[in-house]
Amino acid sequence: MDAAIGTGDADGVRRRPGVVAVARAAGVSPSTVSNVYNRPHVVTAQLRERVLRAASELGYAGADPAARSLRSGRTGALGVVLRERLAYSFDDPAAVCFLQGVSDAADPQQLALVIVPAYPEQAGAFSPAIGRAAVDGLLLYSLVADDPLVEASLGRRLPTVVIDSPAPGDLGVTERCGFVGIDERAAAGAAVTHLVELGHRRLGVLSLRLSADAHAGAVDAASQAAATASVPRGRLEGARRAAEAAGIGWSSVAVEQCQISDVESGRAATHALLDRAPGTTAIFALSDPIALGARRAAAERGLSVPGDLSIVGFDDSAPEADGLTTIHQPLREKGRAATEALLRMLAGEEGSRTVLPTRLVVRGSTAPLAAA
Amino acid sequence: MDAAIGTGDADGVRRRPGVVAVARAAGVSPSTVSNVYNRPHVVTAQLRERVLRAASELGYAGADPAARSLRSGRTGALGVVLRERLAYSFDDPAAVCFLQGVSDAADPQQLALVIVPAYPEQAGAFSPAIGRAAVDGLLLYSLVADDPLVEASLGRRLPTVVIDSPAPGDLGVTERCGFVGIDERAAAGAAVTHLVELGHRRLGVLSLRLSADAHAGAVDAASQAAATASVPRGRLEGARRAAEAAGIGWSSVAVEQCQISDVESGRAATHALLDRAPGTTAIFALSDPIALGARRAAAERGLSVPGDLSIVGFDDSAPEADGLTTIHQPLREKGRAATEALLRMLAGEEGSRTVLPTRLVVRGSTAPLAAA
DNA sequence: GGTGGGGCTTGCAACGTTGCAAACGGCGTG
DNA sequence: CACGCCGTTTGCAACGTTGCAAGCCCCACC
Repeated sequence: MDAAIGTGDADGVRRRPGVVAVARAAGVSPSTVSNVYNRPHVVTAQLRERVLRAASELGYAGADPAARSLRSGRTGALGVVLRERLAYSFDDPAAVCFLQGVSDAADPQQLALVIVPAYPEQAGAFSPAIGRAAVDGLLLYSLVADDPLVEASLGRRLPTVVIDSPAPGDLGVTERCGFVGIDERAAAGAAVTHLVELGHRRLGVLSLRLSADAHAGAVDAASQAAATASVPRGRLEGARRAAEAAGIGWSSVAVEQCQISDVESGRAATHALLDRAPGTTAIFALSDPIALGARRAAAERGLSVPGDLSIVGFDDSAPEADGLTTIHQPLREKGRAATEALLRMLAGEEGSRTVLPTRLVVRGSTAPLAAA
Repeated sequence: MDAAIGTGDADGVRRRPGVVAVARAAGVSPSTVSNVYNRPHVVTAQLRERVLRAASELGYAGADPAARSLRSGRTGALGVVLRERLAYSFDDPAAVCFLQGVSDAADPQQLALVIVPAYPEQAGAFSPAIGRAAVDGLLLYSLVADDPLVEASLGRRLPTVVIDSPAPGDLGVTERCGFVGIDERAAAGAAVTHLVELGHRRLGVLSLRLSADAHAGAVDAASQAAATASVPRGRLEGARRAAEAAGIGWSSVAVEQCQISDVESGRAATHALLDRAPGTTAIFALSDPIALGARRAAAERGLSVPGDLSIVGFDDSAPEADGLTTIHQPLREKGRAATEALLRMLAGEEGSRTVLPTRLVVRGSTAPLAAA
């Protein structure tokens, strides 16, 4: 009697068959089995069929992915690192849009997408999942420069493309990373200039988190200067320049920070901001969900939008029907561009830097300052 | 002089360091390095620190995922197989909702999610990506029973949970798969009964694809009987029973098939259906996007909804503001339940079967039949 | 002082695959 | 008839890690 079929165990435990078992069953060498799957043309049709028959009899469905990538050094997957919980990320329309763009570029290559979990609750703690993900390259989406995830990701020494943040030059981000983003300063400047041109002088800004450990509340000059999140930092700087160019002192502008980018967070921050600076007539929110929260808060206070309060959002991620004046940025294109840059790096090219265009989209949430 | 640091090559090519290189640098054995990372408590604090220092000097950031999973048999990732292009999947609110539920359950375990690409254009062709994905288990989302993807997925012999379709009992789906779904017949029955109770007698149905190779157009009894997609098959059957229970012959009900579940597809199908059966006063759409397309088509024909035409959707996936009467199903919960079932299978339990509840949600798109 | 035990560390082997170069055999040509 | 070439097949080794059992050393106890 022959040895047990399948890579038998001393215990007689039957494991899943491998190339060796198939080879034995087909009466060929393991190399030939490998060839049948990986270079079909180099094998005789007859032999190929014999091997495939043996494989299907044994229930062998192709090489084990782990063994294959150990040996070949390729996994056929791209990793996407999103700062928030996966569940939250799928809630964020901007993130979903970005992922669509990633898919646009990854699908044709038959590359899988690995969404790597990274709790915010675990900021500070070592994130093991990121080191365990079997991927050929990494897409880092809007991380904060001092986030330990950045170090953990970069430590993998994989081809990496950073989206939006940390900006090139931020600590830890090597020259070798690719980068895709927008001109945050210019975009924010356009938003504020729009408000100023409508006659507004008493501005408020609803910011995103300025650092990994930041919490909601008023933002002073010191914490603005210390911001490690390059996206809000750049936008605040652009807003400041535009305000000052219009003769509005930045110290007169109330800046409030939101913990995360969602409607509720924006609503709470708006109440805080308007309590603190009651005369505010225009608000620049650094994301659309936050802007929608601002609109809701305004309604709760009996303020009409845009009659009493003008609001500008950012991203243009909300469905158009929401009538929000906002800064449009090509989110899907961003995902596509980032993925294409990563694919080029996988092919051996250098990491590239891409800055995508933005534009102000005027809808119904802003209006000229009403004569007081 | 010592041998090259790092797993040197004869060519002097410096590769990424592995446990062996770190062990050599720290003057310990590879096993100890492995222990430092995998069982820190079993190693002396002093030795641990020495090893970690050597590791960081060499730029070693932990075990290679491929080698680790080859050796350990675990990948730390769950695969999600969606039939459509990734980009399209992220467009589908129901799919995104489902993925959120998956994340809810996968996040706490620090499991990554691998979204496996599977073009519809490649239906029929062997999908290599599915065999290459390094995952511990598979979630099959709404596949059609005769889809080659089902065979490719099941061939992996991994713990698998099927969502919605193929239903248990469909060809190829083994007893060992877990299953999570709803009672399609009852749900569809509730929708049709609602319309009938409003007095409607001339019904139309906008169906989803009945098989992998189906194309848009009128559906006759034969193709209904031959449907390999268990979701629309079950719903059509439920609709038929409810109609017949109300004394409406199923042959009088126009059934139109949509290629995919989106607004445009629903719009086109509605025009076709109303051209064919002009007297129709109520439409049951098997998904919300299709229902929204029906509403748009109605508007284009000058029909008021619900005045001239009542519409019921399915899923309750559209934002509530859309005012659609629909069948609610707990999509997010579905993702969560499926993932939890998969986790239990990974822990050695049997595959389970879960049927989640649905309910009719009456909003503004249905109304009593207007007196003619 | 000898022996037993416990806590650390290590050697070995195997996880399943594939690239490479060598071996093989058949056929056409000189 | 011999040689050489080409198309196929094969043997070998290594990819990097980790579980296991054995070995080591030191301390405590008798």
